[in-house]
Amino acid sequence: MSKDARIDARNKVRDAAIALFAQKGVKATTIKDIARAAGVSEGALYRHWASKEDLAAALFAAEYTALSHSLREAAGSGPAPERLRRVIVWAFGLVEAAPDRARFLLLSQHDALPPVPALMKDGLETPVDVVCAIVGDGIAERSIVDADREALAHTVIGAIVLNIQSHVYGRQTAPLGTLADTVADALLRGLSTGKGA
Amino acid sequence: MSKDARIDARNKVRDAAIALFAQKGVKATTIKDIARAAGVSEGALYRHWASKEDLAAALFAAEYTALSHSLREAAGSGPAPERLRRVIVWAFGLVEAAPDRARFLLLSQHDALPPVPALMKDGLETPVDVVCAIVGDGIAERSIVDADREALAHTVIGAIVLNIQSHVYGRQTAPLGTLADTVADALLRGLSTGKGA
DNA sequence: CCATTATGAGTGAACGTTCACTCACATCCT
DNA sequence: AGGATGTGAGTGAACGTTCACTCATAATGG
Repeated sequence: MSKDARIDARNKVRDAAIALFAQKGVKATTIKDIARAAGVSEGALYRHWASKEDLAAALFAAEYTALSHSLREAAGSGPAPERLRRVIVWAFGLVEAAPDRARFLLLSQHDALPPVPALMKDGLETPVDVVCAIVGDGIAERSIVDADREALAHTVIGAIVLNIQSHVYGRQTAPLGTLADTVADALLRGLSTGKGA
Repeated sequence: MSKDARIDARNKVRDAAIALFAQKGVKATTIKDIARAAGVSEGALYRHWASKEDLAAALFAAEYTALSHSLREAAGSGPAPERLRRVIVWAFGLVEAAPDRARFLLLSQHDALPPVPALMKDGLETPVDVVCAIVGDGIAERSIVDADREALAHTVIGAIVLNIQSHVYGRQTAPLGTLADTVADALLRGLSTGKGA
């Protein structure tokens, strides 16, 4: 077995677990399911993670922080409203580009209770923080209305999340690109002052 | 066996189950937990519900449709933007008035996947439908901007849900009343045309 | 008005299944 | 050689569900 094969085993478990967690949730996914889908034995999982919960938490933390970085990059620079629009469009794009990851992040927040506070303790940045920061910048530069920035950030994120959920669950059938623009238009009309930065 | 135990068993189970489901989720709550909290035996549950899943689905369906009716009532009549504001304020109020119910509805959507499509099959009205209808009215009467009404409705609901979640999970510490106004202001500024009905 | 019978909610120990996790052993890499 | 990694049957605990039984109350009959 080559070094690469071993590395692949870890990644195969990760990919399989994310896909299964995304489809059935953490609780409903068994170690056997994961091992089977990854093509490794059950015992092998425990060489790399202490428990199923540990695996789920590690995957969630990794995806969550990766999402934060991606959002930050996607936002780019410029006036806050423009950055927010890019964040919204990018988030909708993620659903098409990596549906398993999007679904995993969407579903696991309720399964994986401990990690999110834990992440914040470790000083790691969450997607909420990223949007909060942009909103905060916008308020400072007077391009976003002056209001509780957490509330505005959650309004933006909630709108994104629920529209994506309704798409994933099949209620909303409009193409994601159109959805992103509709949602971004409505939100930015509500948040922008109309003044530039 | 007391007379009270017999008469109240169903309701005591309902109350206990909602509280436990709200705190730990459906999967993590055991029949023993529920029976214990309700002060009845485990077997008694099966006199009234076929399974734990059935109990959860029945409770969710009941709460979900009750929420729909309450929202419809809270909306009242008048121009769509005013009705939406009342819906938003009422939803935030629910968290203070009945935190267990609010939390149960928030958490169980991901545990109780089958019932929601099932509800829609049965032609029952969901909270999403209520908001969709108001948005649709608003578009017709030109008080709401002309866009995909499902998208706008999900934007409103998502904003409500995520702000409530962040409050329940302790990230958002601003008082709920203030939050409701902030969120309603931002959303309605984005959705309204400014024209009356 | 009482004795008898029927009803069905309530009980909880027992059952069978499921599942996360372990461990003795095999295999691979350096 | 020896540490790291992989294997998968085995283990014990937890869980949902069942079922033979109890008993308060209601219905029936004389």
